[in-house]
Amino acid sequence: MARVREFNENIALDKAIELFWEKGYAHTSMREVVKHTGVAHAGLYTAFGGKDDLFKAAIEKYEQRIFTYLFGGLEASRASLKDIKKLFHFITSAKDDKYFKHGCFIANSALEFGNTDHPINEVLTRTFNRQVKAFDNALTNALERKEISADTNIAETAASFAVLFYGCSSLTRMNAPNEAIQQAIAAGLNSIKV
Amino acid sequence: MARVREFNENIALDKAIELFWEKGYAHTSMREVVKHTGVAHAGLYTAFGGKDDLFKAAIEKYEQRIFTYLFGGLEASRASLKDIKKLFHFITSAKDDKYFKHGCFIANSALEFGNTDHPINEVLTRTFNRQVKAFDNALTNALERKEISADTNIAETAASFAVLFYGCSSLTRMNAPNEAIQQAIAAGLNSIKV
DNA sequence: TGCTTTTTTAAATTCTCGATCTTATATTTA
DNA sequence: TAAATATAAGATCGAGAATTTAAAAAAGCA
Repeated sequence: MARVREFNENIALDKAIELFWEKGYAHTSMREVVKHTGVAHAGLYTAFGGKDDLFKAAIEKYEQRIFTYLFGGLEASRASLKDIKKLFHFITSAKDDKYFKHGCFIANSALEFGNTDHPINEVLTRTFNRQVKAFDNALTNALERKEISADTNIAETAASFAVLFYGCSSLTRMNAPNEAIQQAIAAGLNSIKV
Repeated sequence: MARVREFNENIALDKAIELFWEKGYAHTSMREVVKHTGVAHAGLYTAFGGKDDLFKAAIEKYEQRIFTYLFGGLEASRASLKDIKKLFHFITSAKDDKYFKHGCFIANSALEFGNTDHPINEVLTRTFNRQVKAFDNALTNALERKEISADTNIAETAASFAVLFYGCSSLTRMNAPNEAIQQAIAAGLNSIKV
C-alpha cells in the first residue's frame, strides 16, 4: 500500500457542483475549481478525469440529490397532490437558498448545451423525462385517491408542471421578482380541478 | 471622404445573432463569428467593438425583432386574447423554425449570465419586464372587452404566461417532446376563465 | 496625379484555458 | 531503515481564445 489520499472526493465534488451550478460549465475554469475545492490539479485529474468527466459526475450527483430531496416524494408510491404542492412551495423560497437561487442545475445545463451532440445531453434529457414521470406518478395517485377531479388529463397536467418547473427555475436564476414566480405557481396549482 | 465599407453591418449582425443564439456567448468564438459572417476580425472590431459589444448589439437587435413580430400584438392598444393565443401557437411550432428551435435568445442568455454583474443583464431583465407588461396589457384589454372573466387576476395570469413562455423556451431548446410543450400550453390557456 | 482617410487583409500579440510534468513529501511494505 | 508508491504543489506546455497592429488597397478630393 502507499500514501493515502488526503482530500475527500465527495466533498470536493460537492464544491465543484457549487461552482458549475453558479456559473455554468463554460464560465467555470479548472483553475477556479482547484481554488474552490482546495484540491490540486493533479488530484482532480486522477480522481475524476478531465473537466468533462468532472462535470458529468457533478450533474449525476446533483441528479441523485434532487430526486432524493426535491422530487423524491413525487416518485414514491404514496405520492399525492400534497407532494406536488410541497415541491412548488419550495420553489417560491428558492431565492433564499444558497444554491437554488441559481435555478436548477440540470435546467441550467440543459440550456447551456442546448440541442448539441455533447454526451452530457443524454443525462440531461434522462433527468427531464424522469421529472415528468414523477409528476405523472403523483397525479395518477392523486386521481386514484380522488384528491383531484376524475376528468383530469394526467399527461397534460404533468407536462405543464414540468414546464412550470423549468420556467420558475429560469426566473429564479435571472433574479426575477419573486412575486411573478409565486403568481405563476398559484395559477398553475389553481388550474387543477379538485 | 474615404474608402467605403464593403460589408453590410446589418447582415453581419444578423449572422452573429444566428451563432450566439444557437451556441450561446461562451461557446461561440470570435473565429467562428469571422467565419460565419465572412467579415475579418478587424472589420468586426472597428464596426462593433469587442465580443461583449457585439453580443450586446445582437441581443438588442433580437429584442427589437421579437417585440415586432412575436410580442408586437400584445403591446398594441388593440391587443386581445387572440394575440396571446397566436403567440403560444407559434411556440408550439417553434421546433420547426430554423432559429427558434434553439429557444428564445433572450431566455437562453438570461440563463447563461444568471444572476451575475455582467452588464448584459440589464438588457435581459428589461426585456423580461417588457414581456410581462405585454401580457398584462393584452389581458387588461381582453378583460375590458369581456373576452375573459371579470374576476381574472391580471397580474397573476400575466406572470404565469411569462413563466410558461420561459418554460416552453427551455423545453424547445433542449429538444423535449413537442407533446409536452403543446400540453403545457393547452393547460395554460385553458386556465383562463372565459 | 498625388494626398488623405478609411477599410481590408493577414499576421502578430497577449492572455487564458485544459492538461501534463516535475519535484518534493508523505506513507506503507519489506 | 530503505525501497516503493502515491499524493501535493506548482511550474509548464501547446492550443485556442480575444484583441491589436501594420501594411496594402480603395475611394474621394485638391
